[in-house]
Amino acid sequence: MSIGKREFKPDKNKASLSNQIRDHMRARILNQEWQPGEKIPSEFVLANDYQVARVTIRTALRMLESQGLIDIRHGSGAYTTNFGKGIRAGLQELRSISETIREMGFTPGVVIRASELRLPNKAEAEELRISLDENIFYMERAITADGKVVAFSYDTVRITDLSQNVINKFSTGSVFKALEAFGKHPVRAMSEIHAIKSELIGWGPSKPKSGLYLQLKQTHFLRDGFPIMTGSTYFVEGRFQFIIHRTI
Amino acid sequence: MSIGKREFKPDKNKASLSNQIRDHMRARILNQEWQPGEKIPSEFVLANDYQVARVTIRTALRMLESQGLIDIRHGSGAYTTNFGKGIRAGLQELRSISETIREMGFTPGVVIRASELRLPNKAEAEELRISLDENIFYMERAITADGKVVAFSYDTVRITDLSQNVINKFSTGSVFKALEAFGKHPVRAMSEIHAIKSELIGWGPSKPKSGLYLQLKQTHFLRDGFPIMTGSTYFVEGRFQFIIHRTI
DNA sequence: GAGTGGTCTAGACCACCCT
DNA sequence: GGGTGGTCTAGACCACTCA
Repeated sequence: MSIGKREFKPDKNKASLSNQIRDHMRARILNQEWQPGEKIPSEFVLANDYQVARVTIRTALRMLESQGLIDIRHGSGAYTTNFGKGIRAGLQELRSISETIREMGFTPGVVIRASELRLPNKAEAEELRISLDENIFYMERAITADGKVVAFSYDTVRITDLSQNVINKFSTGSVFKALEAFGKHPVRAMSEIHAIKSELIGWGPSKPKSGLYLQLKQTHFLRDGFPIMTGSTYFVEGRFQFIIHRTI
Repeated sequence: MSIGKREFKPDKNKASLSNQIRDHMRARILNQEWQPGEKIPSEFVLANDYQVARVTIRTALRMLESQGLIDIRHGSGAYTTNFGKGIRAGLQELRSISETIREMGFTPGVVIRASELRLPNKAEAEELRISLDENIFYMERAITADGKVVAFSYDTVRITDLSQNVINKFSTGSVFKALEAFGKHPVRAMSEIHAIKSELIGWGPSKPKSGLYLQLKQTHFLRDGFPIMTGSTYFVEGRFQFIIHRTI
């Protein structure tokens, strides 16, 4: 089978098949195996190429559509979309911000302003479903793309059964990577979205003058349903293109 | 079969089965047929009650989960969520704002500030895929809940093959209703989401002092893939609770 | 271990597009 | 009319929860 120039080996014990196919096809799109606006193969062909049922291909395609990477037209086919040179992200998909930045061709970075063990406040304890005397790990970070700040994050992590040396990992980069490193990969999040203007959020040399942010107030959950992290990410208005595909 | 106290008659020629079931179950939840936090019947039971395949029930349940109305727990069941008295809306689902407001127990209203036929600007013509000398219908509206403004809308509608008397309908209320009245129901929209602070957006007696809005810049499409409406809705920060359920 | 959700399959039928 | 996407079905197997 010919699946572009890329290998595709489904990996049991990992993500679902449809998610693996989605990721594989996303890479094909972002690497311009298909030119912007070009028609991609039909669902039947893809199902045969990837050796899965058509429904599985459809699931993957609909996720790519949600992210605004393809445009599916009934009776005609699916076409890759044109999007500028900005960072385009779908909100439905829970992904590492760093990963998204990298895929869009920028170099992600993280600057840690603060990180500490402390007791949770009432709201944090409630979100994380822990008692008020249990320590949590608190972080203040800035996420950058090509050195330019795109977001500020304020997060608390539930550290029940986390050792100190594992906590040190958080100082090095992507939170998702750090969590993954000890088998605590969040699989879903509930987010509330808000517009915020405040001078108190940004910091550092490239603190945005506007003080205008898109706030994602969210709690992340593990596969077993327990919350692992809660907090807010403030995206600097204009530096990230958030797409939502809405359907009836 | 007993499906709560409500009838359920699938209607061919209308929405998909899973969407009809979603709407039916949403009504059951919002009317508190199940108390907040209560477990709802299993997928197997629901599939039997509604006389559909389990996959169809699942599709409906996942949409309700996206809207934050239920919480699905693997191996355990689906539970209705607790949410305050605010207006909770999922962003993935394309729905009439008025409809959402009504369902949450408030009385929706619309105030029209301006409506006119005019030529499109370049951006509008491009979004609607029409030429620059084709008239469009432009509207400025405020959407209210219990008399309080929750959003300001600036929209242009493609009026190719729309008669004048049909255009008059727009002055009366929900745009979705007006479009539907002559068989032009949008089935999907691509939205970009932004945080905006501006004194130029709000108007009228209850113009918000903060000037802070969550902007949904969107283009609506018909089933045949053609754009029918484009514009921006500015939600007054804090009056609408936008929920996004994010998954890997 | 019984019950429940998570995923995938193979096949079917329909609606729509295009030539 | 042939190709393509949109939806639904019936059944299967697995992973997880809870008593």
